[in-house]
Amino acid sequence: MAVPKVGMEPIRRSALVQATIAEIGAAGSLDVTVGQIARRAGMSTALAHHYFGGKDQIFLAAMRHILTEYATEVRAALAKATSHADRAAAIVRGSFAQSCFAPATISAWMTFYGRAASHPETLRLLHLYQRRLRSNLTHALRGVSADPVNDAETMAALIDGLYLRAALSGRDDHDACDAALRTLNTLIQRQS
Amino acid sequence: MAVPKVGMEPIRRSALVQATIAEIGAAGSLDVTVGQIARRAGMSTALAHHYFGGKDQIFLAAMRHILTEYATEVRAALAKATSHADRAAAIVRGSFAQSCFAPATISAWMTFYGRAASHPETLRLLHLYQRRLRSNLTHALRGVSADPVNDAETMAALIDGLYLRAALSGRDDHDACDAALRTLNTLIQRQS
DNA sequence: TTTTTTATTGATTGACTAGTCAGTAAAAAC
DNA sequence: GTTTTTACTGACTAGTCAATCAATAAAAAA
Repeated sequence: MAVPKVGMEPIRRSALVQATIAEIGAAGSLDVTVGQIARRAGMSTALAHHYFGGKDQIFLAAMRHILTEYATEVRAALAKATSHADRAAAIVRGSFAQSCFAPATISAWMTFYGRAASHPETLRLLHLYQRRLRSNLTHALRGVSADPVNDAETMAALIDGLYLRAALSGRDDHDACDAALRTLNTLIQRQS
Repeated sequence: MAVPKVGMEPIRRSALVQATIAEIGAAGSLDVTVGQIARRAGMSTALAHHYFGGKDQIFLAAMRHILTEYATEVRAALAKATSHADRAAAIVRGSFAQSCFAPATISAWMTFYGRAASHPETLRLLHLYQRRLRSNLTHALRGVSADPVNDAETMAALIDGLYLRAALSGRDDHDACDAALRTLNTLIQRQS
């Protein structure tokens, strides 16, 4: 009955990651059992444990996937930026891309924050994201802003804050992006 | 053995709320049992259920308590504000008050965000906080900012974002407050 | 004084869940 | 052609936890 095929590992792992995000989206929280994830991915709980070792590592893999997806979005936006001054705006636009507002992705991000406070490995992953965002912004603002380091910090926090509000209030994603771009312009154009 | 005294309800409820926040702080997450909370509050699980009905309502009461505490902090800061222009700065300072950075409070806020995505009642409470913050800021900025509504939105998001980053990275609370005040000045002083 | 209300708990239940294990079977290595 | 590796699962274990209940007792109301 069981028909094993070789080379299933990457397929199974990917299916589990996708299923995890989907389940988190459906439940709206981390209250998701390994059984639910495995069923959605079309396999037994035992197999899920076999490939990932435990629930924690399944969640961590799902979060890594979301961060990778986000990084891709930002890179795509950056590639389209022509002027040096346009790079900061591109990062903002990438951060508010459609894919970031998929219901399952929003749920995942919220649980991400909730989990980071207690789970060191999750916190490390979140710090990685925060550092990358700040570094990208600092680099983009060098030359166009009077204070690249501080302005990058401000923009990074503003992006997180606006995302949080937009994601949680079901408001228009576009408003949030516009608000961020507006502030970016204000920071750049100020006389100091 | 059991020595019941009248008028215990408010005392018990308050003790349970305090214990809930303490336990969330100790665990760093919502993975806290009613048993742990009840034990810390010095009573049986049955009594906790008796007064609150269920776990959900215990958590909700704890979150309401934290919001009340925060509102008090902001009101205290506002009372000290002299000029009209100083009111916005007061709100910022209140939002980064020492009490907001108590470990248990940080954990509670993080779980608050994580929970809001799945629990409608929790989301409503979070929206209440967001609306109040925005309204306070809009009011404070009227007359001093060229665009009070949009600037209030920006400042509200910035406060949330900076808090998130400060709380999660164990960085100096003061830096975050300074960054927010700096941006507030930039927004006010700009020529448009 | 009897009844009702309020306060309280130990013990229990019923449901759920992460992780394990023994076993089946195909493919690959030797 | 035997052995080892990889793929896979049903059934089970051991533990947890929210919520309930039956019972005790003081205080308040009747």
